[in-house]
Amino acid sequence: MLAPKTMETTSADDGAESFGPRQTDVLEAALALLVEGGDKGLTTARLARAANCSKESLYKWFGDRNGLLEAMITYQASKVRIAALPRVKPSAEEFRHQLAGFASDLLTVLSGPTSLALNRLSIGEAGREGAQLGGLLIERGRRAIENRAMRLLDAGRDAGLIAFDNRDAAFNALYGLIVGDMHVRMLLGDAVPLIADASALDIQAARAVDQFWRLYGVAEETNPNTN
Amino acid sequence: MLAPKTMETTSADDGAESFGPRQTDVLEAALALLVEGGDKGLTTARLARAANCSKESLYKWFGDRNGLLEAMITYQASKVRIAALPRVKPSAEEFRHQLAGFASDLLTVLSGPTSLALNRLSIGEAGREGAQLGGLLIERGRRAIENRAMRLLDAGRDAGLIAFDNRDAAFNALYGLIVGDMHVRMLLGDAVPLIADASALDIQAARAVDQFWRLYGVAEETNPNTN
DNA sequence: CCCGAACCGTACCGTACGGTACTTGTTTGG
DNA sequence: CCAAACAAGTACCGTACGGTACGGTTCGGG
Repeated sequence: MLAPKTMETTSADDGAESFGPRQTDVLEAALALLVEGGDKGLTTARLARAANCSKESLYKWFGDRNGLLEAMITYQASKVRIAALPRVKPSAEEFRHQLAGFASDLLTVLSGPTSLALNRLSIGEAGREGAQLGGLLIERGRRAIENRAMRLLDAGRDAGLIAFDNRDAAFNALYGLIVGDMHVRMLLGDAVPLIADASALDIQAARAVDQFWRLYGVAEETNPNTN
Repeated sequence: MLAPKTMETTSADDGAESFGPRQTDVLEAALALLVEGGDKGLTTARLARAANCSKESLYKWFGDRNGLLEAMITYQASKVRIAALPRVKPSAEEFRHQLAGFASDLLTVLSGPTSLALNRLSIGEAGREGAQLGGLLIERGRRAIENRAMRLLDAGRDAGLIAFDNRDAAFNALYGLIVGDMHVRMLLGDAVPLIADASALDIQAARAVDQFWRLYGVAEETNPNTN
């Protein structure tokens, strides 16, 4: 997900927040620690030891622990980019393929261990006063997904392939059909079988796209065949 | 419906693990602390002070902190019951109404502050070794929702109103259409507008049911009365 | 050759938490 | 009426964490 540099969204520092190679290594180590041990597994002392740096350097580079966590989110977001899709009007086949690609990518990203770890971290910190990690994750993660989906929906409508009068509702349906409750289940630590192997994942993606198509496609199929 | 409670600490059904009135008060205070301050807001000392009990009693009653958290989940789950729906074959109107009730209840439950706090807690603890809170929450929370939805789907199929050959897929579609990504967004601390007022919530529920009906309904829905 | 900046490693500090022990009421049942 | 159980309140302990300070080392430039 995510394209940090090209976001125009207000508020605060970000700007050109790129990290040097040393910081990059540290952030990689921090993400590894977070994936392995969760929130409590990522302590400054452990990170310093794992990354072969000093705690003092950590505080010099990232300010405090929260700054480190924010940097981890930003860094991880910068690693997962979105391929901009061409602006030409797609055919029905191409569009369905683009939808399937979106669905597959979405499931793959959401089920990634790093994504899960960062989401767990942000969710665990939510509900307190500090709690800007959740907003940051939404800004850098979900926003990009939503943008890609919205562009996809617009492209489909411009090409006369789908129709909707409430774009948010259409996005909600697309997202919900693809993900269902698997994301929360994975966040809770449940071993979701659909994510285990790539084939089941693609099957799920294909079914979601098919269902979405039947809801929003303008094709001639007025025949509600059962699923 | 996922009926709210009539608490009173009755030693009703939930196997063997019912709590006395004193423990109930403590668990209520613990939930309040958790809702207010998140994971770090719930400390044994604070809970003892808030509930006017001693820390020693806490450890006597619940073993350790993890036992307390498990008890909180069990207790909260016991407060949110599911009303068994009648086993008679519903009409199309009745069935749609039942679906809408399920959707509305689901959104209401998921957006409740206590539910969000417990989910945040369990998710934050997931990904470590201990990590049985997530499984417990799935067992006590999601299971009930899934059961109700499955009974609903079976009833609709038995009545010839909907058709499916993959019940899990149908459930996933129903759940996804209702919830979308709102749950995760709320867990991350985002203020989801659809949840703010009940009318928008009902609109969302109605749209989800309508979409589900178009995916899985077998009746020619342009016909008012088909008997 | 020296200087300063960056940085590693480690020791250190204050704090806050989970969990335990003890003391002082308070209930309860025989 | 008394003793045994129970529980509130508090003090206490060990630990682990975030954050800081300091000495030693490397490295590039004058």
